[in-house]
Amino acid sequence: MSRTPQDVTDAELAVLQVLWELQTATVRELTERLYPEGTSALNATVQKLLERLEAKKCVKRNRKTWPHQFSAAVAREVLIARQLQTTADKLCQGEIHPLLTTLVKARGLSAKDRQSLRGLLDELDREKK
Amino acid sequence: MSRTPQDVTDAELAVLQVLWELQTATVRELTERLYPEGTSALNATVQKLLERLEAKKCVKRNRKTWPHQFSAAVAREVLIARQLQTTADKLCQGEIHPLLTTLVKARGLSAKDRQSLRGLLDELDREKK
DNA sequence: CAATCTACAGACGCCATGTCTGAAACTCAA
DNA sequence: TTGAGTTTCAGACATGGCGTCTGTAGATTG
Repeated sequence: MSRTPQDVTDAELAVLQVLWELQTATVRELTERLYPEGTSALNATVQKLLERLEAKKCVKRNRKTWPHQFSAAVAREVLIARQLQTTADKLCQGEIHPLLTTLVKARGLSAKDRQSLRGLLDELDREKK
Repeated sequence: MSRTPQDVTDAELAVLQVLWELQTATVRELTERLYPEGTSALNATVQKLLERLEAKKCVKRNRKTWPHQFSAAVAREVLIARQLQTTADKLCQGEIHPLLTTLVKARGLSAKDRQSLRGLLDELDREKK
């Protein structure tokens, strides 16, 4: 039973969060944002995280500019979907229906939430007939 | 940015899956199920996993019997809910609505699924008025 | 008691992941 | 053009999570 590496790790996710917010940024900007009190060695840390994110196709790098400009290559929604699928695979043999049931039953779903959900369902009904 | 330990690890989850199926089992039974070709050293492995699961309150142990009988102390649904919350915390600041939206939009939701979801929503409406 | 099984404490080793070092490459002002 | 100050990049290092294993004490049965 070997360990399965994570899709996007915590530190990597932190980088992505900033990129989602700023659209585009340099290593320096990211470092200052992520480690306000940090030493300059952390620049290399962020660089490494970006390098790994790029390899995972989660970040785009513009090498034409100096310094390089980085931006997210995956939307938050994509990561959410991926994460949900992972959960479904581990706990429900890939079925997503149990996840839905669990979420709907959980507290914290307002009347408005329920209404908007119904709207989504209606839309699907129309699409797929 | 230190790594965050997992709630239930892969190997631990494998043990739980068997317990959910068998209701109750001994270390030996679990080992034979999980590692059909394994050496006897794996008994200790499973024992250790059970020990950790017990510490996490995910498994109950009956020490009155010999050998001890183990059973799951958390339902699959609880782990699902916990996992979903973790995802929400990491990617949506704790909001679960975005998860729902993502799931509903994902493919693989049959007409029957949509119907049963509506049923759940209706039920909630009635409860909370 | 002998033989066999189980329980349990502790340790080991791999590797994911966050961090750091050092050197090469680039930019720009003087 | 040269030198100071960046940035880039390859690689190494360190910590710790996690799966596995060893060795010993305790229980059970015949």
